Amino acid sequence: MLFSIGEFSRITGLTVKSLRLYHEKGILIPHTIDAKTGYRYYNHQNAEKARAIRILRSFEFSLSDIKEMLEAGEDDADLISALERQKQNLQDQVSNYSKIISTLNTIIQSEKEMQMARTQQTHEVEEKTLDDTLIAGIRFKGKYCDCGNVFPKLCRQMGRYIRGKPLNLYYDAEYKENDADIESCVPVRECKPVEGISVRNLPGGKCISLIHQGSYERLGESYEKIGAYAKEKGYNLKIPSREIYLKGPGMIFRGNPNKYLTEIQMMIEE
Amino acid sequence: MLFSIGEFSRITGLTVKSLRLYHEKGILIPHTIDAKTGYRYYNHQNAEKARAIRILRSFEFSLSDIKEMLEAGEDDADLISALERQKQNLQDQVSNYSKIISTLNTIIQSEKEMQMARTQQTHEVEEKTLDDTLIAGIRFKGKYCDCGNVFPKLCRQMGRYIRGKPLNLYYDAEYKENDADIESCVPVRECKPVEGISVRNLPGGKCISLIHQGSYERLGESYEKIGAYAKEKGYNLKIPSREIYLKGPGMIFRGNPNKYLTEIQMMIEE
DNA sequence: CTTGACTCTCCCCCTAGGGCAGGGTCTATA
DNA sequence: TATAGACCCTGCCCTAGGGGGAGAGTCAAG
Repeated sequence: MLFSIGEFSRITGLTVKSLRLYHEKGILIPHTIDAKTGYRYYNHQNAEKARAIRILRSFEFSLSDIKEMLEAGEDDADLISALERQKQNLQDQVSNYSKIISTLNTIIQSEKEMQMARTQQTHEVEEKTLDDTLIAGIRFKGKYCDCGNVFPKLCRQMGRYIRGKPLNLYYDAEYKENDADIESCVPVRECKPVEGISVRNLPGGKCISLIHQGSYERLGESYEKIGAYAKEKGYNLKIPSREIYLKGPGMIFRGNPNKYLTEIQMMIEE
Repeated sequence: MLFSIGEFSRITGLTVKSLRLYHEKGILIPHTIDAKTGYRYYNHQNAEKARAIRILRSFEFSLSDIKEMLEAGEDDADLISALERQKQNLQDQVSNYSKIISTLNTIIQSEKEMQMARTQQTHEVEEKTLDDTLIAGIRFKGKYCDCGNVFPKLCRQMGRYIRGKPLNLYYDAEYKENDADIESCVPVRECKPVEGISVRNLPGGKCISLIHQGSYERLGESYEKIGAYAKEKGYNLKIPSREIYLKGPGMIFRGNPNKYLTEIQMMIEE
């Protein structure tokens, strides 16, 4: 009882293309090959083997693995160890993908928050009452752009404890270009002390807040607005001032600086 | 500030080969290309893009996806939806692999049991006391080999409730070729009734047991041994007799019939 | 004898690069 | 200025598991 490749394909559920490939690779050799026409003819024994191949393929074994397994003579111990190796491979894949998925979740979350922030923007000076917040911070002296090195460090160290947008505290009364006294912080959920990072409460209270849209180079304009507002109201402002980076250069794309959103908060002396 | 491809490769962590590929695909085009020598020179802007590409690749985005994303102009909504799509893809992969892993576990388990059975073989007629067992069975009249159609059906229906090796019950007092009265069964954990399948208790008791090694065609020889033993001891044997398929044609490989193991159990009338 | 369904081999395509060959280029040192 | 060693170019072949198609030959029924 012999079947042409098309019939055999329908019987086994393997495509004609695959059957030819398996023949070429020596994995499944047709019972008879017409020497004149080259037609392949398969028998029941071939069907048995084809079934095994189909099952092994469904386990994502590679063709070379399958070839080895078929040639190894179906020894039980070999079969079991091959299955266990494959299981391990798949588990590695799964754990790899799971890691990516959880990273993706974090990023999606933060991108969504950024987008949200942009739709709820006010751009007007307003007065707010802030709650106390637990933060993890690294204080240093240097240039503003140095905090680009500090934030990644904070993120690595605090990892999944992070609970909000990064912020900077500026301890200088006036603007300093090169030797500014800056503390880069992230809000955290728990107190997990790490060498070089200070985890503490950032006290709340009444403040003046302004959401600045655009490049960081023009933050000065927004500070002027806050200063003018405070003067008008007769408020005294305390240091450190706070800058909360609602939307900055994205994790993946740098984004358009004109869309960056930064909330400036200056506490009012009461 | 321009970098040759080798320097840029060290900076970005992308291989030279990859950089050339990305150039060819139009994903990352060097800032300057020396018209005379064809040398590629990259700048900081390229580095920015390279970083994005590296991150996206680490999320297993395809190059064509990455190209699209880069060309789409970094719109937030698009980015988020792309990330979510990719997350979905990865989750699908994970669930696919997880299914395979659980199937592999089942098979590994059963192959191990088979192997175990073979190492503990006795091949001597012995007397045993069996416990009651919950079984799911399908009774039919036909040839012995018809049970090859029945077992897959049982396995599909009972799925993960299966708790041991398949067995057949033979209700005929003598051997019948064509019109045998057979019940194909599997032990199950729970009583999950299904149309056409009888789930019930198979009563235990004292029996004569013999493990038959070899092809099913020579089972008769083992039945004769049991018959001789029973006659010697003066036992009356009850129907149905039981055949437990400890090791038969494997799930994947057909195996060597000379290694098949079948336990024959015949209950003793007390 | 014809016709339609099948089959053959050969070739190119896909991913994301790896590896190598043969030849040209850059830069520092003698 | 010559040259050595490092660097870079293009082009070709390879991976796994096929998909798609071209052009030619074959089978079976009417």
